[in-house]
Amino acid sequence: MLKRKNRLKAKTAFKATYNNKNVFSNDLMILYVGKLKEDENCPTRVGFVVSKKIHKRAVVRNRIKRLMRENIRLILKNNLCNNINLYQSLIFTAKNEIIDKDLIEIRKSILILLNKIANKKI
RNA sequence: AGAGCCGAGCGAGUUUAGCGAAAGCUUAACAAGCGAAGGCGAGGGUUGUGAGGAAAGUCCGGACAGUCUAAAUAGCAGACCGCUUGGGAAAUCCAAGUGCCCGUGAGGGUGAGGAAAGUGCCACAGAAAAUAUGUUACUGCAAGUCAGUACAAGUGCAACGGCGGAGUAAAAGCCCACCGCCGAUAUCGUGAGAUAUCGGGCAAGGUAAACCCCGGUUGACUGCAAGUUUAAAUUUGCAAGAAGGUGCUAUUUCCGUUUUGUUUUUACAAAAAUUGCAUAAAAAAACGCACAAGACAGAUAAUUAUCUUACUACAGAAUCCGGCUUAUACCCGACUUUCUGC
RNA sequence: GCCCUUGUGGCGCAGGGGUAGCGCACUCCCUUGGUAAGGGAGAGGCCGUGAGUUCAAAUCUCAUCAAGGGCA
Repeated sequence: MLKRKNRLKAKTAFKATYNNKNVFSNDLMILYVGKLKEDENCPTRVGFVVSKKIHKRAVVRNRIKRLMRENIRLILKNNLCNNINLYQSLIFTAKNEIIDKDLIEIRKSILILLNKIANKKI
């Protein structure tokens, strides 16, 4: 689980991130990106969405969320990707294909998405 | 070898870095600042603790909260229930039994009051589908729109008992045995009922998960997104604006029937606090909410090696309890029964 | 979380115990120089699934699955 300060919680923050219209996707998930940070010390907030349409059972949805969170936690801790620190907020929305994927596959997918942000900026 | 039934379990501890909430400790952190407030700012250790048998479905019953401005008694209406006894706050609940159905059996299932209170329905087929009937028939002679009969055939889910005998012109519970049915009595049982004996001569088609009747229980509705408190804000329009008030009726109580002026009172005149509905905009926090889970983008997860049946099913608490139903892998422990072999 | 509604031909809907229907769409034929419109004929359904009541169930009862809606 992420630390409290890294969680995206407020409803308005979610709306703001969606309205920024900076969207990337691949096979497993969709990534919504918020605005650039003005202050470096401000923590990046990350939200996760797993719709009920993806799977009926709460157990499966919870597991997907937990795997995604664990990945982000490891990335933040080990500084695997610098892009993640540039933005105020990120939202990961799961797709159908993410069911039954393990930790490492999801990590790869997340890193690919984060690199896409970098490419676009240049 | 197969089957039935009952009960228990849903891993253990280890490495690394983590999460929720609680109580201590610590830190400049009870800071400045922001905010109506909660709080954000705002961290670091320690201690013990952190999903299920169904947490699910939301099918019942409660607790709790609000609305119907209160409450009791009787009746009506409505809703629910429907074999017996016991348990239980109650329940479409549980246990033990009775009858019926299924199974070789252990055992399982069961919405199981009333069809002689009334009404409705019973397609097609069939003569006839309900106060039974006479289509094809059978027998007799006086040969007829005659008399006797309802055995046999046929239709159908269902046709005023079944099967066998005796009997007759041909026949029929007309008579007889057995079975079924109905009634009475006796015995056993708290009871649902069971058994036996006697009698009747056979009446009473099915359907009440059709209306209904009978008996019993019961204020109704809405549901924690109920609701309470605090703070800020509060558009426009309509109606009511003072008399009645439980779903209805009756009776008894209870609550209420404003303020000001004139006035002994009655009465008259004036005022609008307030309430309801619709619409627009905006929605913050706490309580409800948890004495060993407990939030509000919502905690149980990842990883290393090992033991074990166990990296394997169904599956994730959201106000809380009692049940039911449905989904389920694997393992352990009882008991019972059937078949085969010795 | 709590409370509701609906499942019938490809699509939209009727039917509320007795042979499953309507409109549009589809196929074939007629009409036309050709197309549309029009006319005629036809195909397509175990009524979401599983039990029960009944002689008989799309219909009544129970369970279950799916889709949709509402509630501060």
